[in-house]
Amino acid sequence: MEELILIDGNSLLFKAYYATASMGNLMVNKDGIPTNAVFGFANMLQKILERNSAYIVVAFDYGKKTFRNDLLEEYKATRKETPDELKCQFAMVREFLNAYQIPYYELEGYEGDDLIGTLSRLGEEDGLSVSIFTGDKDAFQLVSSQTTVYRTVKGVTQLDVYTPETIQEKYGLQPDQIRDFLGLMGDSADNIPGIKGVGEKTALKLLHQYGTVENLKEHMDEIKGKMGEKIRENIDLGIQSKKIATILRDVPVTLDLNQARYEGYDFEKLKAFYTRYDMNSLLKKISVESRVPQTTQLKYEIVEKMPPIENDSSVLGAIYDQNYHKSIVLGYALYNDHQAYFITFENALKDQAFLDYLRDENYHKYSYNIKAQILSAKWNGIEIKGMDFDLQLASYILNPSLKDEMKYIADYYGYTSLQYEEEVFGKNTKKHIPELDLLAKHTVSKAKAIYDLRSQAIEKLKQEDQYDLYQNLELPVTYILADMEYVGAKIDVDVLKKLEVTFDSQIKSIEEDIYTLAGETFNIASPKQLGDILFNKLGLPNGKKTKSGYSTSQDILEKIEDLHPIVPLIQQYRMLTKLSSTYVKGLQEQIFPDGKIHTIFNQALTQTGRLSSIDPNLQNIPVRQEEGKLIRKAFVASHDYLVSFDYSQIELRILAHLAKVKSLIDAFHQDKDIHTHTAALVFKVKDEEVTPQMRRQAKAVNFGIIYGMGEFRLSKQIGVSLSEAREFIRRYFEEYPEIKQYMNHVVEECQKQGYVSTVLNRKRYIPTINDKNYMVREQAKRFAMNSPIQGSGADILKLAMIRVDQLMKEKKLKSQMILQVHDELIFDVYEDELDEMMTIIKSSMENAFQMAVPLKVEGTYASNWYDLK
DNA sequence: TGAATCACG
DNA sequence: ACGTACGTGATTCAT
Repeated sequence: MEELILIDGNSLLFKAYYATASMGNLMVNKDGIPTNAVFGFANMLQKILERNSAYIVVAFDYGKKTFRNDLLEEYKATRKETPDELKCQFAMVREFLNAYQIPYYELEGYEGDDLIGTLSRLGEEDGLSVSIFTGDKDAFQLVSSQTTVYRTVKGVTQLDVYTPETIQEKYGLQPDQIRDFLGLMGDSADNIPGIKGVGEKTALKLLHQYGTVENLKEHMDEIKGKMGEKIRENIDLGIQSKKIATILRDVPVTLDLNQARYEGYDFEKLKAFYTRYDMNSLLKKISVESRVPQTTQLKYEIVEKMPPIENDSSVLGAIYDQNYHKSIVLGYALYNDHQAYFITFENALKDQAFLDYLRDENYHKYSYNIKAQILSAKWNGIEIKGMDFDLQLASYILNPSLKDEMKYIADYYGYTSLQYEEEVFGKNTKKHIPELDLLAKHTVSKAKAIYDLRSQAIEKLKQEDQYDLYQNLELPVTYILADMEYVGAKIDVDVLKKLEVTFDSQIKSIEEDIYTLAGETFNIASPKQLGDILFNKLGLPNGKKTKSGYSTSQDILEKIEDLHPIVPLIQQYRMLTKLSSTYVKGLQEQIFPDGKIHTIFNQALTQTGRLSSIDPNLQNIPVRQEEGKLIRKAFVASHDYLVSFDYSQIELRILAHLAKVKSLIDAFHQDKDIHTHTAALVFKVKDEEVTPQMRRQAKAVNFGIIYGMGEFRLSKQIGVSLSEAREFIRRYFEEYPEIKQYMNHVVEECQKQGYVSTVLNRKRYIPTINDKNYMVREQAKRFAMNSPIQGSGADILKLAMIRVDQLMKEKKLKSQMILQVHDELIFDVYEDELDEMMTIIKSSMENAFQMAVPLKVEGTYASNWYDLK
C-alpha cells in the first residue's frame, strides 16, 4: 500500500521552537535571524522522508478566526502572542518546503488539523495508508486501520506511534471517542472549558460507561453525588467543547495525488536555503546523499532452507536481548549482490548445509558486532567462523562518537534507508518480537547495509590511515574478547553468601544507631531526607551545594565527620549498602549455571578506545578499601591459579614519551619512584628529603596533569590555598617545560584539524574545541589533552593482549585470559603452565609498544583475586 | 528518565 | 564573572 504523509506544520514548528528556545540561546544564522524552529522541522522532515513514502503534504493554520471562535468566543483567547522569533520562521519554512518541492495547504478559517482531517479521509478513500505527524493529541481521533498518528514526545526527535490498538491500550477508547474525551476534559492551552471538575481519570470512567458525551447527557440523571450535579450543570459546555475538539473532515480541499507525489528536492534550491541560514549539518547531509544512488525496493525471500551461498556475504543474526550471552536469536539474514534471504533460527538449526556454511572459515562473512554474533550463536549451539568484517568496529574507529545503532551508523555513510531498532521492536514495556515479515525485512535491510557499506568503510579507513588499527588491532581483539567472555570468571558463591550475611547484619545495626542519633527513622538512602536530617534537624554546617537540595556526597561528609557521631555511621552505611547491593547481591544474580560470570566487554563505546564492561561490570570490583576488597575472594581460579599483570604508571610513561619530557624519561629509565622524583624537583630538595606529604602532593599533580586539571581543583585536592596551588603548578611546568609545550601543541592541533589522536592513530573528534562558550571550550581542551594519553594506554594494552594470545596459541597453552581492567590483564592458569605464562605475559606486555621510556609491569599469582596484590 | 552517589582505572 | 580533572557502570530515589 502506498503511503500518504500528512504533517501538521504549525504544531511541529511550535514544538521545534520551544524545544530548543527553552534551552536559552536561540539558534540564529550569521545575520542574526532565528532559525531554530525551521532547523528542528527540517531535521524531522529528513527523517520522515527516509520512509520513502509516495505522497506528502504539509498543512498550516490560516487566519485568526475559525468556526471554533463562533462556537466559543474565548477559544484560544489565553494563548500568548506568538513570539516574533517564531513568527518570522513561518515564512521561512514555506521557503524551505518549496525547495523540497513539498506542497503545503492552508485555507482561511480552518486550522491545519481540519485540512489534515479532510486529506486523511480522502487518502483513505484512495486506498492509501496515511501517516500523520503532529505534536497535538487532537489528531488521535483520526486514527484508523489505515491511518496512524506519530506524535512528537520530546522536542521533535522522538515519536510515539498511535494506532487503534495503542489508543485502546492507553485510554480504552475508540479513536472517535477522543473527541468526547477532549470535550469532557477541556483543554487549558486552547481555553476549551470542558466540564469543570472532570479530569482525565473521570472523563475516561464516564466514557467507558456511557460511550459519548451525548449519551452521557441522556443518562446524567443516573449519576449520584457531587459529580452528578456538576455534570448536569455543565453538560452543554461539554457538548460544545466536543464540537470544538472535533476535527473537520469535509473542508473544501481537494487531494490531487499527482501534486502530492514526492519526487525529491531541488538540490540547488535546498543548498542555497541551507547555506543562507547556516544549516551546515543539513547541507552536508544532502551533499552526501546526492552522491549516493537512490536505494531501490529491497527484494528478499524468507526461506525454510538456505539455498547454496555462492559469494562472500553479509550475515546478521537478529539477537533479541541486549545480553547476547542469554539471548535467543530470532533468525539470520544473508545478503550478497544476488542473494537476499531470511531464515528463522529454528529452521537454521535444522539446515545442515547452512550450518556448514556458517562454520566454514573459507566463506567470508561480513557483519555488525562480530563478537555478539559469534557468541549469541555459540550459546545457542551454532558455530560461526570466517566472520571477518565488522561494520560496528570499523565505524567506531572512524569516529568513536557514533551511536551504536545500525541506523545511525548507516546514516553516517549517507545510507538512509534503515529503520530504528525501536521502531521495529518497540521499547521498554512495549518491546516485543515483531511479525516475521517485519523482522525479516528489517534484518535483511541491515545485512544489505553492511554489504553495501563495507567497501566505503574500508576505503575511508585507508584514507584516514586507520585501516591497520582496525584490521590488525581491533579485529583480533574482538575475537580474543569473545573467548574471554565465553570462558568467564569463576565465582565461589559461598564467599558472597557469607559476606551477604555479615554485611546485612552490620547494615542493620548501623541503621538503628543512625535512627537513634537522628531521633527518628528515615530513608538513609534518600539524599533529600538525609540532607534534611543532617543540615536542618542536626544543624550541621552544610557544605551546601544547592542544585536540588543539599549535597550529601562523600567529600561533603568528610568535612563534617568529626562534628557529629552520626556522620561516620552514615559513611559506614553508604559503603556497606553499596557493597551489598551492587556487588554481593548483584554479582550473585549474574552467575550462570556453569558457576561463572560472563561479562560483556563493549569494544565500541568509549571515546578514548578503552573497553567498558557491563552486565555485570567487572572493571570496578572494589579494591581500595579492605571491606570491599573482600569481594575479590569470590573470584577464584577455575583451573589452578589466577594470574594478574598490570602496567606500572603507564599513563605517565606515555606522557613522558609523547611530550618528550627529558627529566621524566630519564627518571623512568632509572626506574625511579616517579612521584618522589617530581616532588624532589618541585620542592627543590634531594630525593631522600621528600616527605610523604610532599610525595602525596606531587602524585596529585602528576595525575591532575593527565586530566588537564586547573589550580582550583588542585588546591582542593591537596588542601592548600589557591595561590599555593598556582605556584605549585608553575613550578611543575618549570621543571617539566616540555609538558606545557606538548599540551599547548595538542590543543592547537585539535583546533586546526578537529580531532586528537593516539600512538596508533585512534582519533577522537572534539567539535566543541572552538565553541564560543568558555566552559565548553575549556572542557574540550581537557578532552584534547587527556584523550591521546588515555587512548594510547588503551592501544598498548590491546597490543599486549594480541601478543599474549598469539604466544599462547603458538605454545598451545590451555590457560586462558579472562579479564581486562584498563591497565591490567587477568588469566585463569593451569599449574603446569604457570611459569611459562608468567614469562609470556610479562614479556608481551613490556614489549607491546616501543617508546622513549620502558614499559614496566608487575605480576602475581594466587588462587583468588583478593590475594593477587 | 535523570540526578545523585559511589565502585573502578 | 564564571566554575573548575579524564574515562566508565550499577543502584537508588524521585519526578
